[in-house]
Amino acid sequence: MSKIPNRKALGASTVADLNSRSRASEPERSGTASDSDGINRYRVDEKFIVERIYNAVMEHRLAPATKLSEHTLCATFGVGRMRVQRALLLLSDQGIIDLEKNRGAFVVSPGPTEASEVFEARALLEPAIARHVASDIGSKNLEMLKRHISLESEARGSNSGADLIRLSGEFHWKLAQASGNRILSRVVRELVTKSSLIVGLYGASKQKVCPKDEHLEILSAIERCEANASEALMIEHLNRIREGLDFSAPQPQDGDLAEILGMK
Amino acid sequence: MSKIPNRKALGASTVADLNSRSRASEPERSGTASDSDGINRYRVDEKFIVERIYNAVMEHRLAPATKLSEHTLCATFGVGRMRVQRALLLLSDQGIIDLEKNRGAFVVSPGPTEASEVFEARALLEPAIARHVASDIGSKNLEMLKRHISLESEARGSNSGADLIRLSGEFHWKLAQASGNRILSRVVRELVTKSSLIVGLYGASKQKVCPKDEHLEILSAIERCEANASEALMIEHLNRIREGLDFSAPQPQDGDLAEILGMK
DNA sequence: AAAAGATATATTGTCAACAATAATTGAAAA
DNA sequence: TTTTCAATTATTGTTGACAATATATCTTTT
Repeated sequence: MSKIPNRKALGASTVADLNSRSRASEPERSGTASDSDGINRYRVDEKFIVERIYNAVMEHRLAPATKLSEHTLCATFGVGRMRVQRALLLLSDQGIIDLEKNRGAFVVSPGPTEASEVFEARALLEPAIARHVASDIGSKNLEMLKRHISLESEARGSNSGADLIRLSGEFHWKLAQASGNRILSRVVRELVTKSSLIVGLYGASKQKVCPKDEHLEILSAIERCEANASEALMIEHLNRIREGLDFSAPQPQDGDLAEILGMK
Repeated sequence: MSKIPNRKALGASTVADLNSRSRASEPERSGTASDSDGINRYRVDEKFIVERIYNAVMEHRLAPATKLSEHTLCATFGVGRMRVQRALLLLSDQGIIDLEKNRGAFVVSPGPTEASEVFEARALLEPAIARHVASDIGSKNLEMLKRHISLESEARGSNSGADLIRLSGEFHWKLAQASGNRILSRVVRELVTKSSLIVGLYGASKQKVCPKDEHLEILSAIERCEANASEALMIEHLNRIREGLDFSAPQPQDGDLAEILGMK
């Protein structure tokens, strides 16, 4: 492989494959375009790429320390290097990847210290958010969350592990969205995404990490406008997740980016 | 003015001027270099530029809706467009500027809705942080905060308005830093910076916005390890700030970037 | 004089070539 | 065979040119 095929179309299957993985909550595309080849191309911007990598991390398809080479990402998304570089810059600013000078971008591999920072922050934020949402939730948001939970149990039923992991995390994000505060929801999303990495590194069993009906319990309390209960349930829920982790023994990880992104 | 003087050195006075403005809490430089001209040049990276603009916003030198043109920033910092573009991307991701396609970057001008989101988020976060810090603060952090407060009263005494405004905000940031949680401190910083913009837009009197001894009171409560009192004081403090705002009447703003950055 | 349109200018968006650095390979020596 | 060093290759960092778009200026028309 000699030169980077800048902006070259890539096999439809590749792109389609990538797209299909997370259909349950697809990010908005910046626009669409198709051309005479019959290949659908998406006009992809930084935000889109960031979104995609977020999802891949959430689904444990991108393991900590995986290298994200510009070349691969360019090919995967069919964009030039600039786009990829800028997306990587954003991801690094959000603490999802480490950007090492002249070496490249690597999915962060949070040590025990950073991992507990993440859960500390969540423990501080999310119960308060749950309380806040309980005090005033619109019917639209309530339905949105109910739909989401039914997606979760669906995924649990059909044993689609990756989906379940992602959806589990997304519940917390969407709950924050229901607060109507965009700042908070952005922060929670970042935290949840990192949590997903942490669970991949230190998670013992998957059962513990995605407790069965807890999201529903929380939402019920919210629906009944019981602020205290909502807060308490959220605290317990987060504790339960944290208990499912063992910070002394990081799980070994194998990551082949090309395979993960469905390119082989 | 015909071409952008890419990477050209600019008058020492200009750079020095920019640097001198916020000597009280200078961001780290990525490295220093001087050459035969006798002019000191700083190797400036995105982080540095972001930091600088953060400070300018904090000190109310950059008013909402001010345009940050690439050309001006390139000249101001003596870097190429790439650096500036990346810095702007980061700032926009952090919600400090709006990036309008083909039009440029503008300091955000938060409407009443976004403004209350900011204070809502602060009300959620900062009391909890105060409580947390009160339960366990190291002597190093305690001293750091005390020093900071003495800087504040110094600025208050010498009537250096810009410094006082910035220092006032920075107290909240440094308090978050004392929590030892880098995620939280990043978020708080973002919120505080935006608050500064908001105060500039909707602030009635400066007295109200920088209440005199409240920071000291909060810190004292923390030093006495009184978690409840710390939390309560922080709540009151934030309320007081919010009360000093009038969301119905945005203050008119005049902003000439070149002048603000000391280039005329 | 005011409004509308056309031309010119300035600003941002994008790209592709080049430079700098790190990783890899292969050859030579121990 | 293993180690060390040099040369090669691959990857990232940076730059300057060019394209696309918006803004300003100037002319023309009503």
